[in-house]
Amino acid sequence: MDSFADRTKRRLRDELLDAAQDAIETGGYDGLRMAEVARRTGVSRQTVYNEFGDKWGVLEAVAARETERFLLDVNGALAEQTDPIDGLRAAVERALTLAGENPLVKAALGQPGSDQASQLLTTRGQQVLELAHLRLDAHVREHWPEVPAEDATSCVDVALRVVISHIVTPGPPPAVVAAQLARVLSPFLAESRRLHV
Amino acid sequence: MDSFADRTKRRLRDELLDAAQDAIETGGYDGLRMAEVARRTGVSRQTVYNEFGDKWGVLEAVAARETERFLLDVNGALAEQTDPIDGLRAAVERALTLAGENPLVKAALGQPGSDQASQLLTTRGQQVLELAHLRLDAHVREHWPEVPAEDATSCVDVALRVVISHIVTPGPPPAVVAAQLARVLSPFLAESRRLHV
DNA sequence: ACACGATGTCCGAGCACTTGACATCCGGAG
DNA sequence: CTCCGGATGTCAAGTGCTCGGACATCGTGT
Repeated sequence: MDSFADRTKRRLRDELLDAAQDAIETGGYDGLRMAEVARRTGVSRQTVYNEFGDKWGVLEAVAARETERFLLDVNGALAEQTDPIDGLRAAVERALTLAGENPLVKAALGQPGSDQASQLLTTRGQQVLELAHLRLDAHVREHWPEVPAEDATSCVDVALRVVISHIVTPGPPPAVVAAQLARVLSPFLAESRRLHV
Repeated sequence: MDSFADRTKRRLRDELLDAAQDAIETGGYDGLRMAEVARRTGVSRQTVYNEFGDKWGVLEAVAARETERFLLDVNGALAEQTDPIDGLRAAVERALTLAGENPLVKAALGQPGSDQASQLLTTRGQQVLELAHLRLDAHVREHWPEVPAEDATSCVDVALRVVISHIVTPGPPPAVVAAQLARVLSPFLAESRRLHV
């Protein structure tokens, strides 16, 4: 089930991602060197290719892992509130605040040599978006029993895309955006709940 | 130098030793099952044999690792004192106290199915003894510059064997034994220092 | 035009772990 | 007493992953 080999495999992947993430945060996507990731982990260059396919695969994997961690935190904020609207606002605010501080996000959007990396959240953003949607949706369906599943999904859908947009193209402070989004979606959720038996 | 493979190898050995030590502390040497160690670590039985040769090899390896840890602590106590005699007494007391609390020692000496394991500290005690001697001697030569190396070695030699004897066959409380031993060896060290230019 | 560094691919060798079978020994049950 | 189950220890073949080196390709700066 969970053999030593399995654990070793996971650890290898994780250490490779650590090295890669560190490199990206330091020098952007262009500053990421496959050979450097291999060297830092104490492994051959070929092994990195075996694990991730190519350089873009490395970036995706780093992004996926960071997204998971990110969502753990956001879902935590969401869970602290009982009312869906409050949860929504809290989650949005937390997400935007975290994103603003996140070194990887900063490197992907700000760094000079990261034109490609920024596509992770824009033109090539399906992966991150789907992952986020998956986690949020599951969490919301579980914590909002009074909201019909389909409507909850719609709500997550809209909010998620707005939040990502604000990450890519920052606007007002997190709290303001969160309040605005909560007010806009509030009627929808209220009606949804009212019609729900 | 420190490749991922190296770290993995060390980790494997360490996890095997964890499993083995746990088994020994629970059921004594007889209760230690090679197949169980393998299963718990998530590895094939053969791998355990590759690593340690045979069951006795496992026991020796467990003992060696525990001895190293043990001596780190004892050497720490020894280093806290500036005067050799004080250091000697502190180290002896610490060693006897630790041994009295140590689950592995208790299992090796007390457990019903551990007649063989007890030999680690008696008839087959060379390994542990040499290891302990090595560590203590190096530490003492470094911290007792005013004592001739040869005399320091003799002192360690005697004290070590007395301590092990007291572990195997407990007598008075640690503090008493420590004081006694310090008093007995004190004149030797004093004279040694006096003759030393 | 050319050298350089980086990505990506291919392949042969090596190494460690796995798997299964086997011999042996011992203690308990029938 | 005999037999069986469980444990240790050994062996050989199979397998997967990594390594190391060679190679083609491409973009950059000299």
